[in-house]
Amino acid sequence: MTTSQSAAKQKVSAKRDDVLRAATATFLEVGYGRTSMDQIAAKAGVSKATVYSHFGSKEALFEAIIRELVHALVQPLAMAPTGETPETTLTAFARRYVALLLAPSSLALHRLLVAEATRNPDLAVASYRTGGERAVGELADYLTQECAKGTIAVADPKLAAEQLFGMLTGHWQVRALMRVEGAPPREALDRYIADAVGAFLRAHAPGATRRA
Amino acid sequence: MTTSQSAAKQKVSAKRDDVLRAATATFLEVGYGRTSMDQIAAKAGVSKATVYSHFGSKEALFEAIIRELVHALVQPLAMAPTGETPETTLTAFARRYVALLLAPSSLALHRLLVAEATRNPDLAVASYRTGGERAVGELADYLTQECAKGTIAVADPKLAAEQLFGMLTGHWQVRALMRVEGAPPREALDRYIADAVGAFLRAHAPGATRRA
DNA sequence: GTCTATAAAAGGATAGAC
DNA sequence: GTCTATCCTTTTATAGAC
Repeated sequence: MTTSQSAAKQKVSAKRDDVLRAATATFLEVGYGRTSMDQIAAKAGVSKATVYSHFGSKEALFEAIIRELVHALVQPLAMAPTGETPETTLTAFARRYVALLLAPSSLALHRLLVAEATRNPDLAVASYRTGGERAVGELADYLTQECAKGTIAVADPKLAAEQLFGMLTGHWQVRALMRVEGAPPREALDRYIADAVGAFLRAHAPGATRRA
Repeated sequence: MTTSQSAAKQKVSAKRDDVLRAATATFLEVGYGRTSMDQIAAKAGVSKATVYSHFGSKEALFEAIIRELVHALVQPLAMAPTGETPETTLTAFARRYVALLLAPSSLALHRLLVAEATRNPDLAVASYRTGGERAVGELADYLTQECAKGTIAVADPKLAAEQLFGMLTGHWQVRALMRVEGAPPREALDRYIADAVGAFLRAHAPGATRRA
């Protein structure tokens, strides 16, 4: 690709990007049904026909945006395996996970996916595969490694990973999704996370008594 | 109230009930935005004007339905304090809780609340107060009692209750809300619940070593 | 590629007869 | 209380000029 072509493409994409930005913001803010193509066009500073020329329909525009958002959002969750203790590693991972999950943009995306899951199941499923499922897999892999080292005792790593995630979010996620309260103060969150990680490690300590 | 008045009221309420049933089914199935008053009227077998005569607006109809649904749904969660062991009591409670949460009607209601939380925050908050918050409170009260007896060791009952709820639902709820998969088979669910309750009891055993 | 103007349809809500 | 008929607004999508 020559420089002129690249420049041309950049220029061509200028209004397209404006549309994408405007549509993303509006969809996240008020949802699919309450977002009109007129609003998007006005916010982007273009005509409605331009919107339709770049994206064939409202649904196609929506799908493109969701896939991009999910992809971008799940990136920071990669698990960096260090030589630290499980408590240190899990706490660091938990903080990233919770911060990600409770971020306003994540919550808005989550609301959108849940709201449109009935109308567009494929999109919701694909989003969960590249989002939640991947996070569980990463944590499960780490638990398997530590289990082999003998630092923790986990019978079913995937199940244990889901349980830890569940404890970490607790009802914060539900409350946030339903707008019951805003983001919790950082110190409350840290205490919450420390409690969950602590409970998890006690439950899966190598020498823990089997009660089940 | 005399018999004739009661009969009259019943007769009067006949079409009103038809509207309520039709509206409830449609809202739960396709959401607020995609439900039209025409659909409701047609499904109920009445004219649109009749719908408006009983409920002043689409929004008022929606609110009445949601509040009724939440109220009815949270009823079975009352905690019956027995003389059983914590494991038995918690397992029984957990089964009721999970069955309730994963029921199709609950999931549809949850989707609706999350989807409309931005447009109607008050409704979502009120629903959480009489739903999730009450469940947490019941479990926390039970944990406090058992803690006094010395059967378990819990520093913060409300926090522990939320963590157990989180473990119980894990990612099942997310998957179900996003329609990633249907209801899990009963035996898988029972195993999932047993694991969560087991982990909880190990983490909060009276003599457990403090690691945090 | 981008705009203006418009088609075509659907939705919330109400007036007035019975 | 209930119905028919209608108003008015909004919305998706496109035709045609530049």
